[in-house]
Amino acid sequence: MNELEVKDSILSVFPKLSESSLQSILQHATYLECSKGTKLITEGKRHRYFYFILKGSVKSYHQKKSKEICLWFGFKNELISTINTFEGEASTETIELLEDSILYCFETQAIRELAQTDIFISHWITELIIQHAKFLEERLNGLQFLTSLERYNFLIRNAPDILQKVSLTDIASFLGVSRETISRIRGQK
Amino acid sequence: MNELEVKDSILSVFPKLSESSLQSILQHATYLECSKGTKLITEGKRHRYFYFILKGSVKSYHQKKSKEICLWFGFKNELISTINTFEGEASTETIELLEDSILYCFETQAIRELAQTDIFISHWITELIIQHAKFLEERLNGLQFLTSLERYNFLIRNAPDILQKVSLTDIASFLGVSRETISRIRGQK
DNA sequence: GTAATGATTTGATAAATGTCACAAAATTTA
DNA sequence: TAAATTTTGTGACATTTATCAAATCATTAC
Repeated sequence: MNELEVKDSILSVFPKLSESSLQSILQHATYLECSKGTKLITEGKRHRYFYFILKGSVKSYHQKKSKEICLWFGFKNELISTINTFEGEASTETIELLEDSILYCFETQAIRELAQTDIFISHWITELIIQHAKFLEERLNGLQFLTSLERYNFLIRNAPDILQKVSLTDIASFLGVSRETISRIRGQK
Repeated sequence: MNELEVKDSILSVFPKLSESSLQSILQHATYLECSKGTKLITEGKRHRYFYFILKGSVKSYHQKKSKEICLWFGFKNELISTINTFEGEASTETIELLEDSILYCFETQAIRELAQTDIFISHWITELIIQHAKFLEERLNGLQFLTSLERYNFLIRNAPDILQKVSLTDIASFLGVSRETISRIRGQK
């Protein structure tokens, strides 16, 4: 993957970023290839980096007793972090690669320092967090208002790729129901 | 309520705001007294303002068939808006006063323009949205992992005031269970 | 290819919760 | 204060979903 393709990918996330701001961001980024199962962020720990997925996918989950409960999934051309990590605190979630992936790795502190003086980067960050908040609101909506069936349908309509990459067990915990229930929902179609 | 008290309240939300940034924000704000039932923001409409509660409380909800489903509650010393409203889009929720309240009313567009050039205000906004996102994550956590009983206990432990100001019906829809279930949970203590 | 492992499906049962109907209590209005 | 209205509580029953156990299917390792 060459530098131009990388830039294109990143600009797809926030097209308003100026060339010079993009340059200063990219100066703090590293190209990275990691294999399936790698944990980019581990629950309970602080981490210095956030990531951009050039190719591949991740799941975010947290441990509840002996079960993993999935919070979200991330795919190509998405920025990956947790709010806690971004704020320099210990993460409440673990982020793990679902397949061998190509990443861009950013040093959080360096980017935050850029945002102290570069107002465009500050706006970029605001925008990213707004996107994240909208995602959370939509998800909350689903959990609060929709039945299991409706949530499942919503998911496969809006993100059909998920079925290819994510196990049923993970999808079930993501939707907040048991594996068996999802299996039955699926069987009735 | 005098100007000094107002400033104190607002600074309690983001103490890092400089005196001059605070001044420029306050220049776009209006003191406002509204009575119970007033809708600050209405589902499906665009709105020019966001609010700060100097005294009083609000609920945010959205209509599902003929039912109101509560999304959150707001109290003294909290900033009140919806992400959509803040972004200039039509709101997906309605915000209504639970009691006669005293508000500060800010013109969203003016504040956003300040944020274009005043990096401290830009950071202030980022911080506010991060707080909102953390709230959403915590709530999502509750809906996805906790039983009704655990959610109810969590709520009254973390926000006991809610019981005084909010009806059981609203609390039930907020927790994602029926009125009757909440009533029974409460009865068993 | 076969065994071993892991993932998904299916069945039976129990627990939790929703729904409907109505009673009791609290609050508001006249 | 009394009546009307709204809010909350309770019982009976239906529905949904979780849980546990076992069977099937798929994948990996040898």
